[in-house]
Amino acid sequence: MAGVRRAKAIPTIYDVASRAGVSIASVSRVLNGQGSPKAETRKRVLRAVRALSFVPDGAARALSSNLKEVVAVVFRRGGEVAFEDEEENLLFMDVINRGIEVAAQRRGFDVLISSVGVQEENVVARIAAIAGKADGLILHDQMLSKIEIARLADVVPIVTLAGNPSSASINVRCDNGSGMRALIHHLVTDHGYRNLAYLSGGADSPDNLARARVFETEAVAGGAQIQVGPAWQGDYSAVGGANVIAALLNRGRELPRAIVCANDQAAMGAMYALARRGIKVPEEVAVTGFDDVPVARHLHPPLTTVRQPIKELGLTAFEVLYARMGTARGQHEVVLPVQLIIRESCGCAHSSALPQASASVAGGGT
Amino acid sequence: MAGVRRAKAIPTIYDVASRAGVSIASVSRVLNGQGSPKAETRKRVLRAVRALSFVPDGAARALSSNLKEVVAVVFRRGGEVAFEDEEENLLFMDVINRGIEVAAQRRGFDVLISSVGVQEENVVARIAAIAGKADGLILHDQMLSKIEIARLADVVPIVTLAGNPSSASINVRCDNGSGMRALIHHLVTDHGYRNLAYLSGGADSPDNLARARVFETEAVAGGAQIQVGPAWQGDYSAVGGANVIAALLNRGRELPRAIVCANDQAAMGAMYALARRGIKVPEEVAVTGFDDVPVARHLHPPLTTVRQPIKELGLTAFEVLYARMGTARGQHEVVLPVQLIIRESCGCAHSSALPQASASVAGGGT
DNA sequence: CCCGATTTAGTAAGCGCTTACCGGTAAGCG
DNA sequence: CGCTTACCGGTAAGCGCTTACTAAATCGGG
Repeated sequence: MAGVRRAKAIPTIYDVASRAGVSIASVSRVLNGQGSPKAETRKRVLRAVRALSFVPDGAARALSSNLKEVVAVVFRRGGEVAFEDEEENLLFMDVINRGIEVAAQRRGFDVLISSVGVQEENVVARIAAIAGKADGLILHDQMLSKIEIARLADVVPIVTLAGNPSSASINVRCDNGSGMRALIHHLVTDHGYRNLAYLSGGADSPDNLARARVFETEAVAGGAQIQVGPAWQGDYSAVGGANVIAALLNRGRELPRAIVCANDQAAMGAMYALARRGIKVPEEVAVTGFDDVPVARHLHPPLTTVRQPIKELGLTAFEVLYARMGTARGQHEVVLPVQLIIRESCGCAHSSALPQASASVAGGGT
Repeated sequence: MAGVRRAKAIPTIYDVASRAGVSIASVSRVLNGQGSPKAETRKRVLRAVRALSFVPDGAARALSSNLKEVVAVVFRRGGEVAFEDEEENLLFMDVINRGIEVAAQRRGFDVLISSVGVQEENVVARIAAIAGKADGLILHDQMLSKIEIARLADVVPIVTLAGNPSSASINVRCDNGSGMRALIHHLVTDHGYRNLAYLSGGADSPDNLARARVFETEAVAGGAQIQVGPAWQGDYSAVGGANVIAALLNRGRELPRAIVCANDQAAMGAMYALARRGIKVPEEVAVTGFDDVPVARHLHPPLTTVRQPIKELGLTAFEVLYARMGTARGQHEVVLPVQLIIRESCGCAHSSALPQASASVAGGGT
């Protein structure tokens, strides 16, 4: 914690008031459009404000009015970034953040961005500090346990993205189930692949769990063989995906006909690892993603994936949070529809999209 | 009690103090590591803090300690986004922001992000409001006049990115001159192109002006013909670049042998427009960029450009601002070195980089 | 054992703003 | 022309925290 101070005295509302020859209350009223100041008063105040370049202090306003007009967004930063596609492109999170920003803007809020290092020591304290600077908190990734979230939720309303719904917070996610169902159906029924694997994402991610579960059910129901288990455990990153494939290949394991990846980044990594060994996608092994991040269509081959309405996710997260800031509570989970995007990595020759959507809102309110 | 539910009272430092049986001063001291509280006191305070899930209010802290630990970053949003490469990739600004975020983190600051709509009505008021919420301000683009900056600078220290240095603020930019010089040298001397045009960027951009000036001087000095003027006026965007080329072509104008674009985005647009007309780059017309945004290398052909240390720009912006928050003043301009990146859009067959750097710090003290 | 030197802890004064409350003045009305 | 009704504007009480300043407690040394 560094100590930083400004030297030059910056004008306060008192300076404005005395220069305009009115009281601080009048200044405040003019500036905030409260009450009905006389034209004369108004004019004098505004003149003084301009003369002094007065800018009201946000902290004082916030303290006094109990509203900071700030939402904080916290996400996990860093880790190894070995793939330039991953480093250089707008990823899932970036797009979500952009959505949040847009929505916040509309409500006159600003967004306080804060990333937390992968293995930073005091995550909870860090996040608490950030929470103290905002009116609401949007959490990416699983950085806080359910209990920690509940504790923090006593202080600020919390929205989690692709997390677990809880009575203390609201979770915003997409419809993993129907997306995965459509994808497997395409792979098994349309392409006739009989042997699939699920390259898993972060082990603690609810999205990953949901996708894995549906993958299994649907593939088996379709009469396909599946490969799952520790050997297929990735972590949502390109490196993770590449490592899984490389390890499998090194151990001489035979690959399935299609690899269903937990997200697009993992798919990028998998395709990279496959390419390195000279294995052709999709001729020898089909690969699919999930998310439809912007680069997905530019991969070679273009990635078949399940599109999440990413920006919407951000917009929704903010709106839900905003609503929560006003009223006591509402639903605890918001689910956005997804769409299967068929490109070439699944074995199809040309791009096309099979519409496949579904929407629902779940959770109980009191 | 029916009707509107009041928000649950969140615990304050008083609650913690009374639960721990100490004074608020002690609580504050324990929490901030000031003074030397007895182990017993410390323990009781921490216990109470945990029991109540106490999180100190950022606004109150900020007001009291005169430090918000927040820097605001303001940039221009929106406009037409007709090119997906532009929409989907991390652009110049995004990378800078990431740099700012990283640097801020290191100093325990958070970043308040705020975009301003292209033709939003009350830009100055908006920015002032944001300034009130932060300890310092980083401004992208030219959104404020010199006078407006000077006024705001009385309230918070300001750093502009690629703006104009002024006595009230600090400007951080890259070394346009040497970058452009190296680029023109490559085009004229190495490739022997005798006819060049400069596809200009935003007319009010100091970077653009500097690049244009050096382009002219160097090209002429190298004995090449140049095309400049209103017909070549772009606006740093891909659409702008594409429009310039399209308009020229529509009027049947003959294109120069090489088009030097003000930045990579304009180059993207130019190459797109050229490709639409079946004009081959670089065989018929060479195209170069400036910035070296991440996608630059993935364009077809890979873009020859001048690399700015983009992330560094962000890091530097924050560090300079941070320094300014402490001390009264220092230099008014910081210039970072650039590097010519030769890929294929200039006519070279393979990628390679000619090291070409320079660094300097200009501006007056006191 | 008592007194001054050290710690440790409490009291209270703001930080700059919003707003409830109230007094004064002007306008409305009988 | 006196009194009620509006209407403005001023006074002052916080918002939750940090931090001088001061009081109490602890510890040594003579």
